[in-house]
Amino acid sequence: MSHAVEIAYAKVREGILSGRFAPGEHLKEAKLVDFCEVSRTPVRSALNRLAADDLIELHRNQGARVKEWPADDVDDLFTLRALLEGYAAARACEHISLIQLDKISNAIEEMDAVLASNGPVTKTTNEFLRLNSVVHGCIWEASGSPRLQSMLTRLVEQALQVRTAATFTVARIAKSHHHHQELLQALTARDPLWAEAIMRSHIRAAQASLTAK
Amino acid sequence: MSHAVEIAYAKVREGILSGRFAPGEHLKEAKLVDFCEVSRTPVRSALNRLAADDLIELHRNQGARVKEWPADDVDDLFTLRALLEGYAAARACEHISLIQLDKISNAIEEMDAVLASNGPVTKTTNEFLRLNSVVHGCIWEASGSPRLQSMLTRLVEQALQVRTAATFTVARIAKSHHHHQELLQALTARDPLWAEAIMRSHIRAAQASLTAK
DNA sequence: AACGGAGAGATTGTATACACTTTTCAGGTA
DNA sequence: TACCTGAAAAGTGTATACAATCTCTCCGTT
Repeated sequence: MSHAVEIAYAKVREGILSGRFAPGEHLKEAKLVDFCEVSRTPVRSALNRLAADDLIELHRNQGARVKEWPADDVDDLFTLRALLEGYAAARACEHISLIQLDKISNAIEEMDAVLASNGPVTKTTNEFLRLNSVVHGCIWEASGSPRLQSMLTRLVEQALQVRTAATFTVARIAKSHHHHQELLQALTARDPLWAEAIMRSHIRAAQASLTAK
Repeated sequence: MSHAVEIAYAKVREGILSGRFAPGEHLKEAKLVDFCEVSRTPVRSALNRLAADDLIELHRNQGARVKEWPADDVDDLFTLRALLEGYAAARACEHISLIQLDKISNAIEEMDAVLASNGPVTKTTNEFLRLNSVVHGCIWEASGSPRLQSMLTRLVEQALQVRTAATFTVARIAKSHHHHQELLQALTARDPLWAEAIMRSHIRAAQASLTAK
């Protein structure tokens, strides 16, 4: 992706994921040109990409709208994610290297530290999320399927958009942390059934914390 | 997608799937402008879409290349397809309507007719492929997950690119036909395990016919 | 007052000119 | 000959002008 397109893509994407652009909002090209400080050509190119990512909807001659996810669609999203992440975890058991296991182990230790530090909630949350995506990214990579990896990237990105405050209670994060630890055990034991099962639980629990509450 | 973009997308896509543009070939924009008879703007837009479909690769300042699929990547493709199509078939058991069952049933009857007619091989093959995608499309739709549907559309499109002559022997088509009939039985019985199993077999058999021989 | 159509303004779609980057190839040097 | 070097050509990236389309408002008709 070329330079100006990359700027436009990153800025608009960030705007959507952060909620600055609300679901359903009409993204007018002129407005985005001001916002991104590049011309319409790269803006339009970025919009095409965002549409491929399912973050916006394009309608002929009517421009772009930030995609809205009805509740049952979010369920669908997490169901597919559980299927595919579970599968990725199972496959990772076959292929994962010691280096990758170590990377996951380190990330989990860092999580320990972050959770123990008792810092401000937002900072803890952000750090945890960063480490969380390190762990998941490692597993996707270890699955040995670039295609699966790109599908999951896309799915998770959509999930980011529907995060709510309920997602990040302390109890919720602690539970997620325990899942990670068990995941590492399963991977180290190279037990695909175990890894798949715990990963599915991990995703379903995340889903529950969105819809319930 | 707007008019000129749609023309460019359709023409280039057709060119890739038909083999007119060989894997690895450099698709120069100027050439595509002549080929599609629209200006560079919609051509570039179409290329972005094709990249999202994984039919081409874009590299900054180096344009587009038709994607090449190494053999192990094709394996990966079919493995994921088996997983997802199997899952779609299982879910379809819950949701499929009598109308959709009828549509599948009719398609299968038409296949019967086509196979019995003993016409020219290419015509038989093409008709069979059309009906085949009717059957699969029906099941995807009945899965009740638009996201699953779009993932499968993308995967199958990639598979189209790597078809070989070996795929279309008479014996191969007959076997595939039997799978469809059994699939209809499983769906009618609303037996998700059965539907998933036969669908996975169906996909793996297709994979085998590509790699073996 | 309700409806419908004309037209101005706003917005998106397409073509093209220009800027920037990569590739190619001729000519010089060791 | 093999290997630089750099300028020309080829190709891609971006900005912008213009065309097509949609939207909204105003005004006339019923």
